[in-house]
Amino acid sequence: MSKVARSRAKNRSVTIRDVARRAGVSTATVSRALADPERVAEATRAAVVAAIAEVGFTPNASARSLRARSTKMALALINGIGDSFYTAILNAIESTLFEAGYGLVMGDTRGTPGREKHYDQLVRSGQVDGVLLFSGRLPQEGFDDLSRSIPILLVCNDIPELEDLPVIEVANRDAAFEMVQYLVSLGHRSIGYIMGPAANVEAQERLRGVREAAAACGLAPDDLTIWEGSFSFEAGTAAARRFIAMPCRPTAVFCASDQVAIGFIKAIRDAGLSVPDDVSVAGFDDIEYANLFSPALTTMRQPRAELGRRAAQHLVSGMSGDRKETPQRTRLPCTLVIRDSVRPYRAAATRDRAPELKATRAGV
Amino acid sequence: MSKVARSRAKNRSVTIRDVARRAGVSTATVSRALADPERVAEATRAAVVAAIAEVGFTPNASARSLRARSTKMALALINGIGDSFYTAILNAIESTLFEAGYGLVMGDTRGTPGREKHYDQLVRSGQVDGVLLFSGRLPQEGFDDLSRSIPILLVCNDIPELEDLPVIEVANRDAAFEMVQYLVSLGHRSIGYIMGPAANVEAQERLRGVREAAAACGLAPDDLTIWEGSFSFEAGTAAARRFIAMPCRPTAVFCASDQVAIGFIKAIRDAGLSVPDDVSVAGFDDIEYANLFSPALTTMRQPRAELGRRAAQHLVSGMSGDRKETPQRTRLPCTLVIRDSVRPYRAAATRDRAPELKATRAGV
DNA sequence: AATTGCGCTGTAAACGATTACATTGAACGC
DNA sequence: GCGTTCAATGTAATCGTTTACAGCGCAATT
Repeated sequence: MSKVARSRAKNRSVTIRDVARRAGVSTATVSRALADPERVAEATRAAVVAAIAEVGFTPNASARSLRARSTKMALALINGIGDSFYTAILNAIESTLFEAGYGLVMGDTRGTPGREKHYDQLVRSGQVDGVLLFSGRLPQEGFDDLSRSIPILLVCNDIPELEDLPVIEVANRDAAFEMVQYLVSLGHRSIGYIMGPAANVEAQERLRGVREAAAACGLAPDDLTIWEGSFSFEAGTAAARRFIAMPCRPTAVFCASDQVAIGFIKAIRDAGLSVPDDVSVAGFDDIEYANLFSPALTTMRQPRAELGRRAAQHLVSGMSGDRKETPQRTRLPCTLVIRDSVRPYRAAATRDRAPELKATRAGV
Repeated sequence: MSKVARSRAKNRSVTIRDVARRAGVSTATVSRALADPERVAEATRAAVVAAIAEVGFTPNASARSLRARSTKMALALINGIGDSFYTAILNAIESTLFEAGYGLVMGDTRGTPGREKHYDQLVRSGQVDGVLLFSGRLPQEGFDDLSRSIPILLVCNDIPELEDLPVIEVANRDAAFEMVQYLVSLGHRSIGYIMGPAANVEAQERLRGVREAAAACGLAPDDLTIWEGSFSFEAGTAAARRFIAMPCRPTAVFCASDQVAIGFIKAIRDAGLSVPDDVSVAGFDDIEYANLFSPALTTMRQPRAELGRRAAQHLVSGMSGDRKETPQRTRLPCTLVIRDSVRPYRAAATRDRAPELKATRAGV
């Protein structure tokens, strides 16, 4: 206890100067012994490492950053950290950044200008070497200058105003196209689509995919029912209410996210309908629980780990000075994951006579 | 384009000196005008802010940190960022830290010594002002000195070797006690418990609660079946296999986490049994999907947002120099969330003929 | 009129590392 | 024996801020 108090009083940290004194060399030599050991005699190098161990020295990061003009940190800016969709991406990002010697700072704008301004200052103050913009944004003002002085990358976050920024995302149009194609291939010809927020570019791209697939498969415009919403559970329940009220309901509903799909299915079920017996439901994302849900969700898997890995790699190459303009836009393909929430249209028709019919698909 | 190239070449940043020159004052005055405007004449203050706006100045964080010996950053160290259990906690932490003017650095040890060492260096280098140790650990060596020089807080992570560190966690014993008491109150007298990793102190505490509740409710030691495992989905499926093989099965199973419960239920169901008809299952945590799962999970809710908020508050008060020793151990209460996966024993008894089997068991 | 006090500001020394430049001494070639 | 070279090291400037200390007017006090 007295030991604690004593240590607390002494606040001076052990610096490179202490090491130098201890090893009987100059600070420059100590620094060199650490930075590139080749440039220093073996004997002195040994003396330096011994001295470091003896005095317990760790180079001060602020001093180093100040001199080197680099903090070896990257910022991931999100609007809503709480959304577990991002965890797998962030996981891969941390991993890749770590490998490259970078740390990860997390920020959440929560869509408020105050917070956006704050994080803007954070990066302008040089506290990070690069930025990954997820759903988070930065203030418009002076953004161009900022993005010229530090690498900024959009991840799953296609902001139209920021045309000239590199983007890493998923092939949204193609993914939606494929899903609709799949549904049609199972015999569904009346399809509902719960799109995300209308303002969201990714949602727009998916909608485009849905429309193009419908056209390509020979569906009439009336065969497609579009509900606007968001990516949330509630958007699913809201759409379900409208779905139930329809006189002629679609036989399959494609949702903009797994959350939406789960909300939709829950509400459908509460109304006494069954999935997939009465209606097939497909999701998007393949979140952690898509497979655990009942019925296990048929969905479009976003390669989240790969997304994170690629984003981090791209950012790292930017931060380490590789200013060669790598491809401005990377679109990773999604993969269709077939589980139990979607069923061929004909099977649905025979539902009443075959109650014991069990899904032939098993989850993982 | 040429503009881009030009900007890139010019690397010198705008400093406080530029502002000083522009405003016709000294750097000290500029600094004061920002730090506490009271100490500077109104006219000069105005001139300074004007100059700042004109030259576009943001104070350099590294220089400031170097001088102030504080980075205004905190590290959250986790073993497995990918686990979505933490997202709600981290969400609250980011929020609280932000309010107090601190940023959040995320680290993942992944249980490897190399990474632990790395993050140890990170905090020793002064890159952060405080540390929240979740499941992540730091190397034993020199830890005492470290924890004396910088606030470190354990969150939901009771490490026995680190007795004198402040801890914020959940009242694990009480929560487990309450759950078992609840199950018994519904008539269950043969209860299974899938505990977490045996080495985990939190799991041990919960086990203690289970045992004490069983004793308090007058259950015999044989009425309790304990399976060791982890907090994962797989631990649930593994336990389910053993459960199914039992001649006289418990009528209720309490799981160390919702993940475990979901795994258990899935496996139980695949074997043709039903929850809660054949067996009641309770979880722990109340993760995001506990309510979406079918059947909706009866579980013990960990107050994750509150946990994060309190942890961050405690850490902030430590980082801002409040060295008054606040309570070393904070235990927040959990709340029982009753949903559909647990059912009274008697209700199960009316189901069909199977209960007779259990009735004899209960008669023991 | 001299002294004191005070509000405002400038000068310069930190903070702790990196690194350009200078210096030393030994080896080597002639 | 003397310049040349080169490896190894030291000296000191630098990164951009904060802040202790000091100075300078000007008003108020004696």
